Amino acid sequence: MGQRSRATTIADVAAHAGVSQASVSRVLNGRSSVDPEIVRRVQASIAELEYRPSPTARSLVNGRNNTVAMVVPDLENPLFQGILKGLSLAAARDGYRVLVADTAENVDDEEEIAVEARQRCDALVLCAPRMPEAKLRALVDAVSPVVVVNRPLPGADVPVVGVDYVRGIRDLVDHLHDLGHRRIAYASGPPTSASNAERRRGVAEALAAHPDVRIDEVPGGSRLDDGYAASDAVLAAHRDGCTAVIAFNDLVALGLMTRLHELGVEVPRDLSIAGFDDVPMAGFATPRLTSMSVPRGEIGGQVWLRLRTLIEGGPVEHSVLYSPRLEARGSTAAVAEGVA
Amino acid sequence: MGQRSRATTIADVAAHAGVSQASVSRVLNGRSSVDPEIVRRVQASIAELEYRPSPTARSLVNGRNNTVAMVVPDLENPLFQGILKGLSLAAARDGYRVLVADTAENVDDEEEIAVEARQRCDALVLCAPRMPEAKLRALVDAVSPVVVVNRPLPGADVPVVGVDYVRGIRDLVDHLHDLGHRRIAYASGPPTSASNAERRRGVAEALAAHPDVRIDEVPGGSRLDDGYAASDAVLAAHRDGCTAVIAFNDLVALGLMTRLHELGVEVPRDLSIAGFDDVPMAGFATPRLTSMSVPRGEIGGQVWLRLRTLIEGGPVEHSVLYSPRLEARGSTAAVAEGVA
DNA sequence: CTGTTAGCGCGTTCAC
DNA sequence: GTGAACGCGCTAACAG
Repeated sequence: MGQRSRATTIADVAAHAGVSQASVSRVLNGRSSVDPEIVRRVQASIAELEYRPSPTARSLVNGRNNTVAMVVPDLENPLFQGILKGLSLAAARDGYRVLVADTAENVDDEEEIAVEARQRCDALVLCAPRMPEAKLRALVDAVSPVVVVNRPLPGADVPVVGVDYVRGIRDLVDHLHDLGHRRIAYASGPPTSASNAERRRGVAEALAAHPDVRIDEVPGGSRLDDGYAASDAVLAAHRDGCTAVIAFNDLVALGLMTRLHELGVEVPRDLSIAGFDDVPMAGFATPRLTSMSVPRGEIGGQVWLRLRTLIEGGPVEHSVLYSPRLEARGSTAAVAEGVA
Repeated sequence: MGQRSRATTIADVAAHAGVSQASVSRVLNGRSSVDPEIVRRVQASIAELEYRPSPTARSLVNGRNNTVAMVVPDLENPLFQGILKGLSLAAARDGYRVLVADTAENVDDEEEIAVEARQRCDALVLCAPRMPEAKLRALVDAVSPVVVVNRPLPGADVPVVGVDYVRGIRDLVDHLHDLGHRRIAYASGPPTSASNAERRRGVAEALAAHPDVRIDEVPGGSRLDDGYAASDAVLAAHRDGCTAVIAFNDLVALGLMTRLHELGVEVPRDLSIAGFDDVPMAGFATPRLTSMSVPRGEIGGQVWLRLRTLIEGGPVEHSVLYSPRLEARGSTAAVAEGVA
């Protein structure tokens, strides 16, 4: 690594400056006090030789990489992108870089990838929404220090940074209820997804809070085409009396809206639609998509804070759950008179 | 790195198996032939002690990280995401991981970030669409081995993997011309963006090829809100006779379509709109957005191929330019009778 | 085929 | 305040 052929080393600098390697190392790290004259000479030599210390050698002796790894199921998911970006920027301010490991949705490889990635880095960020909980708990112990993103892990000795999907769904149902909706369809996410389970809990709690509401679950998915394909099931629910749809996320909602438009179903007149995540496109859909906003970048920042503490040997800091914020837009509207 | 307290080292394994470190190293790397009995003992010890070799120590002695860095201006850009994903998956198959460095659109920091990232890795991928060309040429020499993404660098000793924006725009103009459009507006991208310059060259060539066509440039941008905000300029061009718009990319096109819809301008009846990149959402817009498709994942794969060759000491392989493919959809249509 | 030795480049004790 | 020497964990020479 470093330069192409024989990289200049600390020994070269020492020789050039007529001092010992130790002194060079000292001025490099600002350790203890060094004679100003030596400092000057060393710095001059460093500049002249264009010396750059080897991060690898430093890593070996320091036992630290200044690198953290982030394991994600799919780098193209807008949610993970935002978190990665937030993490990357926050870590950079402390001289850390982020290694990405995309598991390509392959749950079976996740564990091995995580362990391998952790091996190369000082800490790990785990986004593994579909990993069985027991497996995740075991893994988390094996790869410490680690921070888990976006799924609850009660009792585990790990900071979790995530989104309060339960509350988000409840707030969304409240919103629809206020608009007069009493029959709602939930276009669910991937069956094994932890955040889908959380959303379903939200649905259950909402039902308990609103005895006059009924919520039917229809198969959804997590991507645009899943939403597009869910139109049949959604329309069946609509014929059955549903006046609003909550989609697993914005992509599903957007795909669904596209298909509904093609079929001549007008949103929100015939059917209200709401998504989740508030991706950039949500505010630009036609009609603008009502969604629950999630602070992706800030989640990444909070992940870094906890990671840094752990790396420095600090305590396992508190987990944190962000409450999604309702972004009420044009895709949800009051139920037509006489239908409610 | 490695385990939490004192990681078990190769020496522990050697002692446990009653052999020398060299032998352990040999079975670990499958080097030369080792007595089957020793192999068995060593493997048993490795398993029992749960030994994992230190990547850092290996890096130091091998002079290799098995890591490459990718520098991007904005991790949230769908184009770079797709490339990153393709690169990450391809590299993983060869045991390499990718380090990301987001420059947050800060052109002034790009050089330093690139050098620092390169220092930690075996090679570099550079996405720097706004860096002045002279600076980029100098940088490219300093961080070799390196592959440049998505901007031409004629004569430089670097593989470039990119998109033929010139041809893409020409094909797009051909498409619009076939539909009868003679007055077209180009909603341009960031002024300093290299790919915007390429697109403008495409516009110029298209004009030369179609003397009967006129193309006006209006300020666009690169994001959804830029497109939304460009509606005034676009409408002015429309009043002036333009019947079609080519946007810098799909985000601009989508943002523009949103605003036009709000203003009651019907696409494509009143105005045809085309984008570039064919992001996933393009096929789900209303109307579906005509776009030039770009193989993001494959670009990442090609980047890796060239990177790997370079890392292994191979020659600078040929650059490659992908021709975008026209995805003609509903947002572009024939000019109304009598208007052409 | 195996063990011993010598570094990779750097930080850090120790004496001076 | 400074330098010599050792070690981080591993691989690659070289002997045996």
